[in-house]
Amino acid sequence: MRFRLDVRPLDLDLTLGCGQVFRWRRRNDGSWRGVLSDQVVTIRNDPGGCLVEATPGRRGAKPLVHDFFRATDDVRRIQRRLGRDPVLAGGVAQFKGLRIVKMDEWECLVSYMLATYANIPRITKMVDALAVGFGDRISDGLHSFPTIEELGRASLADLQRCGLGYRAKYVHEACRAIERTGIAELGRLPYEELREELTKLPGVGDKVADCVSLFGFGKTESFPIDVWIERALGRLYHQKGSYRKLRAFASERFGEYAGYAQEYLYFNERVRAADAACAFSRR
DNA sequence: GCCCAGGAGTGTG
DNA sequence: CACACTCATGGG
Repeated sequence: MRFRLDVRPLDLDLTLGCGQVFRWRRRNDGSWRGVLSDQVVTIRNDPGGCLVEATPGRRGAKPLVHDFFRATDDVRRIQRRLGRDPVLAGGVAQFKGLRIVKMDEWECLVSYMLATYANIPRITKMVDALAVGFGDRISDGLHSFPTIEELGRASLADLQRCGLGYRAKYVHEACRAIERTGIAELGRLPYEELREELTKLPGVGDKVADCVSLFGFGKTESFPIDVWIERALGRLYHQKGSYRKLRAFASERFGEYAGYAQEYLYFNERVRAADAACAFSRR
């Protein structure tokens, strides 16, 4: 199936390329390929909006891709509002096509549990290993992300063989916990209650709970604070202190779309660091 | 070889 | 509440 994706603005490299999702690959021709549910989806930039190709699946590819890119977000309006903050204005202008994505809740939960104390290439590798090991094969080397039941069948040793290290037991226990409560039930909770429930899971602290709330459950008011954001808040807003304190500041300052503000700050900080490293090695 | 990673859990002051 | 230490590994 092929169709044109009318979601704008959308910059694939920004949105899929750095740290939000871990299972999308940029191909040599600049297109991106990933798996949504049970479908392999390929997206390429095109003057009239992105072109999408998808393998057949249970659900139509169109609503799948639409939901994934949060097509109903009025990103321009969000950017106008956040851009009134002079500190944020630069990032908003620089990252116009950056969108928050809506991942599958379960895949998001597991992915960010794996993200603790690991860098992005490694997170990618771990998530891929789980898909290959326990997901369903779709086509040439591409697998769906394992369901709760599929991953639940993996033993602790199985998970450790995927290179999860100490995270294996967290994932293993999370399967049991979510099999009990159900992921859909969590989705009905408002943000504050959701993050509280998520934090009860082993291996899920404040930061992971906020990432999962934002990228998995679509709570745009969530503001995950990692080392990069902590740095940015200190440098740009002179805010320091506990997670609770920084979170309160972000909520007050950025409101219901704090998640978008977080992405602009995150990317800005990473680009900055890359530039600094670059300038240093060029010397 | 060395350093550190989109942190979390646990224990201590 | 603030800090320290550990956790298991691999990518740069």
